[in-house]
Amino acid sequence: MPELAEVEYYRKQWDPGVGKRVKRVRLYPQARVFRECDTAQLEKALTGAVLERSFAHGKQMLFGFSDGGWLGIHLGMTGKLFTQATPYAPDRHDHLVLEQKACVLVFHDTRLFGRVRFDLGKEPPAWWREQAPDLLSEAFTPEVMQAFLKRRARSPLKAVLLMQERFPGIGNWMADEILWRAALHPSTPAGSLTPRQTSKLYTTVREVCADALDVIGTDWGDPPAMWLFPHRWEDGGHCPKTGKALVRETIGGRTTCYSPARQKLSR
DNA sequence: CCCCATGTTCGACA
DNA sequence: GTGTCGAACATGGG
Repeated sequence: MPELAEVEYYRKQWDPGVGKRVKRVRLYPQARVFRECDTAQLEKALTGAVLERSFAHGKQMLFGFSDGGWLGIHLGMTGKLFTQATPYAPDRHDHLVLEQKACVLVFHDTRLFGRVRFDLGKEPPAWWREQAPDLLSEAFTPEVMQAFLKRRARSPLKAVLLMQERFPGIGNWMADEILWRAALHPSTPAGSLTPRQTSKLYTTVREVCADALDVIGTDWGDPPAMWLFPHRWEDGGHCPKTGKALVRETIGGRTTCYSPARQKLSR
């Protein structure tokens, strides 16, 4: 599930543990989610450490601990974070459990496409600092977006919006929502937009990020019926703007839902 | 049994 | 370097 707003939602699920000490770390080193992680180092460093703060950036999360421990988590396709009261009996898909006095902080992932990293240092690790600017930040400018579209001129917009190196946090549903709101066909070559379309795309990217954070990032509310989101997987779904049928096809390697009546391929 | 899945990465190839 | 495609990862739901 997790895209930008879902990641922010999950980040907050560990808030009850902020300011509290980790008494014991439980993990299963053979789990695929630890493929880039020194689990022995993680276990040693986090046992007795205090969770001080957390950050979300695109689809990545970073948890900062006392004594310079940095726990990075990517949720993959099915990952989630939650908090439970102690005592807690781990489920087979719980891969990392940080036990505190009052509660446990759990990373759970059935499909194991998620990823855990661990670094030590005064500053957040390089992989975190080197991420592309947040889409709602000052640094994500129309010029930055335009330059990227130009470099990917022949790729379909759908594929380009999914590139985390420029659009951190955008996933399949957000990309479809953006293109639908901006009335752009998902197959449109990224380099073929008019200045007006480019400008519309830019404002829509930011609008969808902000809306998603408001509705989902806060308390996982239901997306309004006027969005594409609630209609995209319905069989025989209809476009909330035109009332016409939605279609699904594979574009940029992913199932894409759009409204042909609204999103036309100009040539 | 079949197909599909809100993600990422890698290799082959044009 | 760009772009496309398919496979792989692993599990569960319909």
